[in-house]
Amino acid sequence: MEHLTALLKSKQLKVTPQRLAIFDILYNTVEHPSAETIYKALQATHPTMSLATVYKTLDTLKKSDLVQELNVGEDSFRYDANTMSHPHMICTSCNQVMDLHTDVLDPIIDKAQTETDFTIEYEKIFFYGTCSSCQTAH
Amino acid sequence: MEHLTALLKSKQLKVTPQRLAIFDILYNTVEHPSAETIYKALQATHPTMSLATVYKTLDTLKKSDLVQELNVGEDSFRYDANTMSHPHMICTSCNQVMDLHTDVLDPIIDKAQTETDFTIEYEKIFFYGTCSSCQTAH
DNA sequence: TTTTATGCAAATTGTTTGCAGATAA
DNA sequence: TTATCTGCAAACAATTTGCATAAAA
Repeated sequence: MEHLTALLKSKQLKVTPQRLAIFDILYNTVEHPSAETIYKALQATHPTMSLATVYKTLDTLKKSDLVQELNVGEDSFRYDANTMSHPHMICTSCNQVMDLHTDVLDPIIDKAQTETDFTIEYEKIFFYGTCSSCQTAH
Repeated sequence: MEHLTALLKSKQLKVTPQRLAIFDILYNTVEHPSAETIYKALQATHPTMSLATVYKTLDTLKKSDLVQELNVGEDSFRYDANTMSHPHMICTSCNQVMDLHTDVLDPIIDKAQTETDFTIEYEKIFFYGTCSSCQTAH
């Protein structure tokens, strides 16, 4: 938690219990939760926190590049405390979203730049399919 | 237009002037327009068409796999009559969305499947950056 | 004729905003 | 202090829906 406090301060953000709680959830999960999910998860420990605060906090963290927003095709956004551009895999059966750690992107980025004369700044890559446990569950 | 009529019929869809007009726009553009853009473009020739009809038609075309819906991160969807899964490049300066025709995706899809034990069905790939004309305009 | 589509207006829903009171620095 | 944040309620905007009429097959 010290670490998160330092991160917030390094961005000149006031350290409030709400911000810490939200940032902490995102920092310690692989679930890529939505605003609603975060809100519900905090009901137990922060019963007075409003959904608007969750949204405002996520927006603040996003603008300070402490969090990235994912649009995986659902009707709400998901959030990821890993702000490095990286591909995500979405299971269309159980809806889990997982990170993909890989380094094979470079050739396609190079090719995309060359073919189109774009200067690529970042990318959003989503693979949709069935995860291993959903496959096993026939 | 004969071609589009045949395509609609092949999906057991009634061929209405509205459907033809919307499908025709998508079939003959590289712009990836939104529902609103399509609606406005058709005001001249189809002044009585409602925005709801545009949405319903796009939904119908989408369900029949005649059109794909793109979420490039704007607050509305864009549509593409090319239903093959292919990467898109988005210029963050002029907001144009262009297709990328490439075949270098296979290795990364393979790697993603192997590393995560997913069975990948399709992917959504967006590259964000500056297009050549926006770069030239310094 | 029968089924499906259109167009209007109202409803929906995730997200944003305004503002007064509260809190961090 | 004083600048910023929180929480409530109201506002927003893209999209969806219900339903009566109209048009396709």
